[in-house]
Amino acid sequence: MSASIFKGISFTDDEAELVNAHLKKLVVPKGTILLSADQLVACQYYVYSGCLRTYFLDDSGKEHTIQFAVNDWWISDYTAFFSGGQSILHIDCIQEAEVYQLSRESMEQLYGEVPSIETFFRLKMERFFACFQKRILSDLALSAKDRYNRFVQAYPQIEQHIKNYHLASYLGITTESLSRIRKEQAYQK
Amino acid sequence: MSASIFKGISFTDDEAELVNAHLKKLVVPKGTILLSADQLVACQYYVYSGCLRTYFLDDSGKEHTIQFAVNDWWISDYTAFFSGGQSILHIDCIQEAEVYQLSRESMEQLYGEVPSIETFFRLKMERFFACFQKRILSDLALSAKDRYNRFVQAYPQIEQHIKNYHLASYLGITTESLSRIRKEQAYQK
DNA sequence: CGGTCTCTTGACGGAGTTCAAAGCTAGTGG
DNA sequence: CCACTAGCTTTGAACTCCGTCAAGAGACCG
Repeated sequence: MSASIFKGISFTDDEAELVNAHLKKLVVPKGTILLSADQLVACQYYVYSGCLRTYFLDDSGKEHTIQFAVNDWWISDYTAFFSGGQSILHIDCIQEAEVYQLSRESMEQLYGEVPSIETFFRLKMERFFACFQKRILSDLALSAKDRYNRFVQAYPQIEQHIKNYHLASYLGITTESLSRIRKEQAYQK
Repeated sequence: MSASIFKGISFTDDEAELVNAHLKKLVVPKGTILLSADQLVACQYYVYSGCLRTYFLDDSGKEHTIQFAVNDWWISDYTAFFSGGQSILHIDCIQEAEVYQLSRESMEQLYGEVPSIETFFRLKMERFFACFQKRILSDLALSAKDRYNRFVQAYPQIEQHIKNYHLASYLGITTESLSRIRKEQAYQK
């Protein structure tokens, strides 16, 4: 498994075995909550199939989606995962998923045993960082309609997996507004 | 200098010297553009005094501020800095500043020579990442008024340095709206 | 002083929200 | 295989927050 998860790294046989020993495969049914707020975050997850998401639940009970993860993405409440503090995000399963779990502890250990793993995750985080920045810019600079169009263009494979209200909570609008945007876009084709 | 920039790391004398050799001190006058869009990003900057910011210039000519940096912050167009691609952000100087420049090249070299530096930057980036996430949540979950209040509470030392129109472009509102929010807040005290 | 940059104020308009109701769709059990 | 229900999406009408445009008032600097 390690070979396909850590694409781009070439392991020796020994290294591959070390890595595999730390990965735990989970089959996650739709609707499962993998993490709730106010917990310690021990793991991150590699998504092989299906779809997970992280969201924030605000004081008024509204959900705000931070990230979707489909095939070949990693997901966790990274802010808490890194700091060792309590989670503020929830992780739930939107579509039955096959994931591989990797604990913080295992990571630290692997950093020592297989140095290329540390580089792999540094690069992952750098790309993740870029995604976040792009999103902040979208939120600041674009209208709801433009944010929607950009999303479906950038992530068609995610749109297939999710409900409209999930997408609305990601775009920062109501389901009603999203519905109207979609209607309008349909006419323009 | 390296001792105060890399607080928390204890260097040997040799290491400190290696690090200092890579840092270049700059005194930056107010109004200077340290980086424009569509360039290669060779450096990041440690701010010792004064104030810099990064912003995005959208198609309609509007500025969207991504980050302010005052004493003890680092700043760059990190998305481009990491990927090696072209910058999309501008960096300008809001208040005459004393900064220390560190090039990508120097960093790579230091990673080899002084291993604790790599850990230092990994932690820096993890904290940076958390800031970005907090901001996405603010934008999604809070009204303009609440975002303003949260900002002045979280970063009073930044508010001192910047104009209202800088803050407005960070909060994602117009200067007029910010003016009205401030007026309203004044009554409530 | 005079000019430019910055902030404030007012009137109006528009994008998106809220609330309520109706129309779909998909999954479940008889 | 159909019927029912619960979950999801659409639609409409009223409302709200914030943006736009325009004008005026301060503040700062040569």
